[in-house]
Amino acid sequence: MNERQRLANLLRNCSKNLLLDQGMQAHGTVMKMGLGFDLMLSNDLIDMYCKCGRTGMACAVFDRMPERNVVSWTALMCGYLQNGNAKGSLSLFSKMGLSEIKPNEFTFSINLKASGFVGIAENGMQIHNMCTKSGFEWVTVVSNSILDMYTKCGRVSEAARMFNVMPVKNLITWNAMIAGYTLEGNGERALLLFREMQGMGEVPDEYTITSTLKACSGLGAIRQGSQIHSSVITRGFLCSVRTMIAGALVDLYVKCSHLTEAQRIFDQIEQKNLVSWSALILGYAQECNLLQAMDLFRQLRVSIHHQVDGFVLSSLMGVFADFALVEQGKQMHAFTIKIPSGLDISVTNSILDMYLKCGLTDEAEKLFNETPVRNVISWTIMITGYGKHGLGRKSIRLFHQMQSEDIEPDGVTYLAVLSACSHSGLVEECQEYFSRLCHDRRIKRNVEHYACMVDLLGRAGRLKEAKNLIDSMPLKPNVGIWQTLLSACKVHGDLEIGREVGETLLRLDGDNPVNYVMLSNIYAEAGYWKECERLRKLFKMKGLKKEAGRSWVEINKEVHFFYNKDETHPLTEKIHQKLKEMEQRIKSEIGYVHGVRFALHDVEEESKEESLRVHSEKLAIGLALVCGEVEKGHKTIRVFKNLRVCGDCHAFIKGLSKVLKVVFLVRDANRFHKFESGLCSCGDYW
DNA sequence: CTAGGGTTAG
Repeated sequence: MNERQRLANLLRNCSKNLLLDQGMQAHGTVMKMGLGFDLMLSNDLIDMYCKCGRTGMACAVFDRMPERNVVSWTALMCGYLQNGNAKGSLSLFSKMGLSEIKPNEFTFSINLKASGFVGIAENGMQIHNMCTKSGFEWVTVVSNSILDMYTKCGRVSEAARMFNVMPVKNLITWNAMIAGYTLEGNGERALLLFREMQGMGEVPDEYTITSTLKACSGLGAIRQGSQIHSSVITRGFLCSVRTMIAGALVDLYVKCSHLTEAQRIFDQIEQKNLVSWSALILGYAQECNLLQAMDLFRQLRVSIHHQVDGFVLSSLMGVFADFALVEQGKQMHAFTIKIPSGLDISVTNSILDMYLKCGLTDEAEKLFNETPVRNVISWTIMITGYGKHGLGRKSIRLFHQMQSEDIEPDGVTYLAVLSACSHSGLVEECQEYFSRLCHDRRIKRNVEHYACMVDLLGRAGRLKEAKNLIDSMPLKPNVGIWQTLLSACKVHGDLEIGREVGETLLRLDGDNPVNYVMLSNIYAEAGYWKECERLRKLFKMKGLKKEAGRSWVEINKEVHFFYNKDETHPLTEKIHQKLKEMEQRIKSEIGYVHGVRFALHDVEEESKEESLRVHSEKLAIGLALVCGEVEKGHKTIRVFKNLRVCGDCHAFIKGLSKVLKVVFLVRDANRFHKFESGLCSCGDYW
C-alpha cells in the first residue's frame, strides 16, 4: 500500500472516531510529503475537520485547493450542516452553482435538509425544482429528502403529495411522513399511517416507534401509547431498554401525567441519556413538584456520565422563569457560566427570559448587552419582557435597533411589539406597527396579532371598533380573542356587547370556567341578578371549578406559596393582623375602601369583605411585611400570582405602596404591575 | 460526502 492510501485510511479513521489531534498530525504529514494538492487527501481532510467540529480548518483546506470536485463541495456543506450552520451550507450550494461542477444526489440531499432546517419552503422548493430538472427527483434518497424538507417547512400537504406519487418507498419514506404528521400536531394521521405501513408488510424500526410514541403523547393518547409500549417489549426492542425509545416513553407518560409510570421506565433504563433525564425533570416541574425536579437535576449533575447539555439547562430555566424562582435561576445562571453548553444561545435566551419573568430587568439588560450572539428570539424576549413591564417605548426602541443590526423580526416579534404598545396604551404606534405587519408579505398574520389590536381598542374603550375588527378579520376568531374583548367589556362595564360576546363564548367554549366568571361579573355589575344566577347554576351543573388562585413570594431565598383563604402558613395569624392594621392605615391616611364589586362572584354574601382580605396575593404581601422585608431595606417587594390580580387587591397594594413608601412588583397572569407612590404602572387597566 | 428520531429558549 502506498503512502497516499495509508494517509487516506488514517484520515478516514480519525474522521470516524473523532480523533482531532491525530488528524492534525496526519495533516502535517500530508503537507510534509508534498501531498497538499492531492484531491482525495484534501477531501478526506475536509471531512475529518468537519466531523471533529472544526469547520474553520475544513474551510481553510477547501480554500487552498487548486481544483475541487463535487465531493469537496459536498463534504464542506455537510460539515456546515452538521455543525448547525445550515445557512452556510446553502450559500456554499449557491456558490457551487456558479462553478461548472454539478450537484449529485448527496449534494441535493444535504441542502434539502439544510432548507428544512432553515424552514423557508420557497428556498427548498427551488432545490426541489433543480432536482426535477436534473433527473434526481425520483432517486429515493432525494425524494425522501424533499418530503422531509416540506414537513420541516410546515408544508405537510406538499409532503403528502410527494409521498403519494413516489414510485419506490422505503422504511425511511414512511418514517419521514409519520414524523411529519407528528411534527404538525396531526397525531391521528400519524397513527393511521403507522397502521397502514404495517398493513403493507413494512416492519417498523426504532425511529418509527419513537415518532409514533410522540404522536401519542401529543394526543394524550395513553391507551394507544401503552399498546405500542407493550408491542415494543414483545418485539424485543426494550430488552436492553433502547435509550431512544425509552426517552420517548418517558415523555409519553410525563405528557399524560403518569409520573409514576414515567419514573418506573426511567429507572429501568440502563443507559440513561439526557433526553430521558430532562423529560422526567420537566415532568416533575410541570406538576409543581419542584423538590423532586431539583433533586433529579442534582443527581444528573453528579453522575459523571452526563455532561449537562443546553436542552436540560434551557428547559429547567423555563421552569424557574414560570415559577419566578429567582434564587434557583441565579444559581443556575452561575452554573451555566462554568460549562461549555452554557454558551448555547438557547440557554442564554432562557436566562434572559427568566430574569425578565422574575422582574429583574436590569440583570436581563446587562446579560443582553454582554452576549456576543443574539438571534431574533433574544430580541423578542427582551421586547416581550419590557412590554410586560409596561415599558412600551423601550420595546419599540429595541424593535428598531434589532432591524438596524440586520435581524429580521418574525411573527412573534411583531406580536411582542404590538402587545407592548397595547400594554402601554400607545394607540397610534400600535396601529402603525400593525399596518406595517399587514404590508409585510413575508410574515403570516395570526389571530394573536388581531387579539392585540382588540386589546388595544378595548383598552381605549372603543369596543364597537374592536368587535368590528373581529368580525371583519380574514381569520377565524378563536376563543382567546373573544375573551380579550369580553374582558374589555367587563372593564368598561359594557353590558350590550359583553352579553353578546359572552354568550358566543359559552357556545364556543362552554366548559371553560373563565368564561362563566367573566360574563357573570358583567351581569352582576349591571345588576342582572337573574342572569347571574342562571350562569352560576349552569356552572355548578357542569361541575366546573375556577382555577385556584395561587400567589407566592420569596423571602430569604425561600419561596412561600399561598392559596386563597389559605391558613396553612405558620404565621397566618400575624399575617391577618398585619393586613388589618395596613387596611386601617390606608383607610385613615388616604381613604381607601374595599372595592367590593370585584368580589361579587364569591358565593357567600356575608363574608365578602372577609374573603377579599384573604386573596392569595394579599397573604403573600402580608407575609413579606410580617417578615420585615421593608425594614431590611428592600426597596422592591416581588410577588407572583398565577391568575390576574383582583381589583380590590390592586387598590389595596396601591395604597400600601404610598403608605409604606415601598415599591411592589406584582406579576400576574397577564403582566407586571409596578406599584409606586400610590400609582400602578398599568394605569389601572388590567 | 449519503436520507429518518427523542428533550430545548420568544
